[in-house]
Amino acid sequence: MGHIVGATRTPRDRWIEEGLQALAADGPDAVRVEALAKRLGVTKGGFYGFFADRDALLKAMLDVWERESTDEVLERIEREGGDPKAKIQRAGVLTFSSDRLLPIDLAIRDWARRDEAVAERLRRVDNRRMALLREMIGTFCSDADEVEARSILAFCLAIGEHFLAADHGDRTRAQVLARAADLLFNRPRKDHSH
Amino acid sequence: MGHIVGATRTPRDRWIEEGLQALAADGPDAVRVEALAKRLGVTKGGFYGFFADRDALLKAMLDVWERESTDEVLERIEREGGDPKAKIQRAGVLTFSSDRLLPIDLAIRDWARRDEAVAERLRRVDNRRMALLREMIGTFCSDADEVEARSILAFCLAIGEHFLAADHGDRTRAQVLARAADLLFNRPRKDHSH
DNA sequence: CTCAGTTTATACGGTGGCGTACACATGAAC
DNA sequence: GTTCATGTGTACGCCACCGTATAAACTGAG
Repeated sequence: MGHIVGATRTPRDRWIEEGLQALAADGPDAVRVEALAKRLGVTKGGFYGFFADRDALLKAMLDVWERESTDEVLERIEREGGDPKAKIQRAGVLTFSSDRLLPIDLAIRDWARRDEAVAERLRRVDNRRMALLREMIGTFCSDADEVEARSILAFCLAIGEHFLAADHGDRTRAQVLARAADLLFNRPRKDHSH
Repeated sequence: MGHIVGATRTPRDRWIEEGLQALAADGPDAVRVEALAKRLGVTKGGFYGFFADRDALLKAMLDVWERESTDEVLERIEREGGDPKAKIQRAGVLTFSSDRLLPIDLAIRDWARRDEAVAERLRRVDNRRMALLREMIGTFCSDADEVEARSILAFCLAIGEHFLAADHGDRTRAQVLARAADLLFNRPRKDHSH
C-alpha cells in the first residue's frame, strides 16, 4: 500500500515557487500555466496532476506566502530576541527588505483590492504585523490612540514607500526614511496641550 | 477643405474614459479594446480610427490622468485658497478621496512598478504633490530634514492606507487616520535633545 | 435627393492561453 | 526483467483578444 513510485522532475513546490516569482514580477495575470512550464523547461503536462486548475495553484501560492510571511517571520523574530525597537526593525527587514517576500507582498496588496478572498488573507497577515507594531510601540508610548496612530504611520511608510515615485532633492530615500522612523520611534510628543 | 461631417457616436474621449474605468477596476491588463467596446455598446469598429493600437490608448489615458491629477487639482487648490493645513487637506481630498481619481491612482502605482514609462509619469506627478506638501509643512516646521520626513510620512499614509488591510479593534480607520494626521501636522516635536 | 466623408458592423487570420485526452517515458518494487 | 503508478510530451478543441479589411450605415452639405 502507498506505493511511492515514479520520479518527480518538477514537484508541486516548484510550480508554486515559479508562480510566486511570476506574481512578484508581473502580477497575478502573469501566472500562466504554460508560461511557468516554459520557465521550468517543461511542458504543462505534469501540472494538472498537482493542481485541479490554475486557480488551485493561486490558492496554493497564497498559502505558502501567508505561512512564510507570518509564522516563519514572527518565529524568527522571537527566536532572535532583542529590545522592542530592534524587533520592529528586524520585522521590517525580514519582510520589506526581502528580495523574495517584498515584491510578492506588494503584488498581493494590489491584487487584494480586486479579490475579496485575497483581501481576507491579507487582512489576517496585516493584523498580525500590526499587533507586533502595537506591542513594540506600546513599550515607550502609553496613550493607546497614539500607539495606534504611530503603528499605522510606520506600516504605511513601509508599504507606501514602494508605491511612491517622488524624489527628495539632495537627500537619498534611505536618509528620509531614517529620519521618518526617528520621528515615529524616538521622539515622544510634546505634552498633550490641545 | 476640412469638411467636418459624419457624427461621432463614440468619440475618442469616451474610449479613454472607459479605459480609465477598466484600469481603475481591474488593472492595466483589463484595458482590452473589445471589452471596452462591449461596455460602450459598440463594436471595436471605430476604435482604430482614433488610436493606432491598444498602446496608443494607454498613452492617451495616462495623459488625461496626469493632467487631471496635477494641473486641475493644483489649480483648484490655489483658486479656493485657505491656510496651509486646509490646503493639504483639500489636496488630499481632491485626489485620495475622489471616487474617480483614487482607484486610477492606485492602479497606476502598481503598474509603475513594472513599466518604466509609467513610473516616469508617476514620478512627475508625485514630485508636484510632494512639493506642495513640503511647502505647506514648511510653514510650521523649520528643520528641512524634518519637513521632508513629515512629508513622506503624510504621503505614504495617504497612499498606504489603501493598501493596508489591518483592522483597528474598536477604532475606525478614519479615527486612526485623524490621529495620525494630528501627529504629523499639529504636534511639533520635543526640543532636539540628542 | 444625392453625395462624400466618417463612423460602425462584420468577418477574417493570427496568437496565446486553458483544460482534456492519450500515448510515451521513467524508475521503484517485486 | 516485468509490472505499474506516476510524471511528461504532444495534440486537440475552445475561447478571448489583437489588428486588418471591407462593406454598410449614418450625417450634414449642396
